[in-house]
Amino acid sequence: MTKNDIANVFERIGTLLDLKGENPFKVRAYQSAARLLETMSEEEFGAHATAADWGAVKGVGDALASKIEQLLATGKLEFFEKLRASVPAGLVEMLEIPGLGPKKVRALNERLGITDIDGLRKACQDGRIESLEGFGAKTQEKILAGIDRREAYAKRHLWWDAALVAERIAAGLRNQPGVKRAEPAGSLRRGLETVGDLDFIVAAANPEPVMDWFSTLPEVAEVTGRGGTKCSVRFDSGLQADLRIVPEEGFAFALHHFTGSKQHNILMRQRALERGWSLSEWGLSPAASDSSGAPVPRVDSEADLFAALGLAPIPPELREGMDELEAAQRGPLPRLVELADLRGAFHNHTTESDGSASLAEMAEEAGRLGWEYLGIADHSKASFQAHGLDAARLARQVSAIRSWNARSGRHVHLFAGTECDILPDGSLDFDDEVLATLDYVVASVHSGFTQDEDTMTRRIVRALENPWVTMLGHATGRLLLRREPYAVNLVRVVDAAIANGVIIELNADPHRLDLDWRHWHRAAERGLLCSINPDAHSTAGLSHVRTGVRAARKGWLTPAHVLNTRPLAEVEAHFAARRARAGKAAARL
DNA sequence: GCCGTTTTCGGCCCGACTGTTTTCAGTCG
Repeated sequence: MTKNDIANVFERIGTLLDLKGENPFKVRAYQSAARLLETMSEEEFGAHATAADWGAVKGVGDALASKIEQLLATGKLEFFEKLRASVPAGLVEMLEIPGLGPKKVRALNERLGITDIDGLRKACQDGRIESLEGFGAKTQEKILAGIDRREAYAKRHLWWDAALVAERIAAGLRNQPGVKRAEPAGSLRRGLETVGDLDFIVAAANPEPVMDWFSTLPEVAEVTGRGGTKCSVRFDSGLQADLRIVPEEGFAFALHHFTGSKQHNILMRQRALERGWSLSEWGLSPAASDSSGAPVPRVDSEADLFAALGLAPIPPELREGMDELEAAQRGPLPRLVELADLRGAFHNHTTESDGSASLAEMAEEAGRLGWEYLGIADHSKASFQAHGLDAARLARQVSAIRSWNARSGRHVHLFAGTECDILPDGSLDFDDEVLATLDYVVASVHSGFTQDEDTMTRRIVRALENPWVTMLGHATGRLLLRREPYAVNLVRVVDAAIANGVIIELNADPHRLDLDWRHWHRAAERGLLCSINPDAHSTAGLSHVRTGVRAARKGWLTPAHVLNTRPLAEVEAHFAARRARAGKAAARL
């Protein structure tokens, strides 16, 4: 049972309790605990082996602590097993249909005996839903449509894909007459790796024309809701988008509220209540229960709102409802890394392996991005599917890179590297003598994904112990929305990386974002150095660092934590020091 | 189920919109 397995059990318990009509606050306790575990690093989690260790953790009380202990010890939880057996499995799936929540699903089950989606579809077709009290013809119609488009509706979208759509629409909104401000909010603004739907907050005095423009965008397949201040649509892609229009003076509140996360908002509101104010998306007002008459402060920006609650400004990426409020109460938060801090990137491919741009094209694109340097790390020979280089081809590429750097008038310095396969036994695809001819080495797993956790962990740790290895590529091999990570003990991997002075990359391919942001805060505090690597296979791919920076910010990383924020001379010194150490280690053998 | 510079019991964040209802429950974020 891993941390995430336990989070998953709690999440499912919450859903099942909800379906049974349990106390909603109990439901929330399970769901918040699931969020808490998901965001907790493996190291922190590991420090809470027994129920007693959870005493100081807010959100996990005695009952949940003993359930965690039981799950860790036995891999099972009797409470969960019994609960699961008491609710038909198909009911959980029915919750995915828009407009169906726990109460309605329960009513369908109790009054019509429906236990799954197939039964629900038949009941709709027979007209049995519309005659049910509390339901009607429209609900029946919506359910049927929801079943048919369930997959598209339930799908999440990569941050990168969603951002491209959102930026285009936000720009369009800003061009509408009467619009003072327009910003995307939601999980997109928080920089989450995948996005369920888009939220747009607009400041305008007259909502109607803005909603008219929004609801008639060419990609809108369906307008799913429209009121006085809010309009919801679904695009052809299945992506849903909400537009909310507020008066200009309330913009900061609405932007903050709809940026979330839900848990962050709950904590902010509790904090407001402690000061005698009620906080909503519309503003601050005296709380009903407050008799102190504390004046409500003026708020024009999110920074003002945080200040009113005694907090330093919290960047959107950190608003996950974890410990950001405590940190912002203690003082200013660290200055997180920004796109403009990057001076180059490592782990990039060319046409020599599976990239689509030549060495020169990649270098020129790096120059256009304003970078000082670019690292080339094409695949090694074991990745034959990617046309990996053997030692001879690599040697030719190295000499091409050296002569590029020797020519005058070049603004971008190229580093010669490789993305060297970590073979199934943990050895590397190139001999040390070959690796010694390079500036740096990215070591990555590209095969044998099905190894068990211990084998995979020992394999990667062995690679990290090779002194020629500069950094570890995509630490878990996950492909968001496509492939689960391979089984690996990240605590041991991070420990080994720190112990051996190896960097772990934050692979900025929008499908990867690996190592996950949830691990970085703790790992960086313990001394792990990061490199934000685009893993570019084209000139356009270099710009993926943008999503990598988002993820790095979610992991509380500052420029000091990221190698490729350093000037060329410092990067050269870092690589040279690594090589010198490796050379000495080789001489001792 | 969690939590406590008012509380170990009694609270627990807040509002828009929809569809079904004649005043509101459920869903959603």
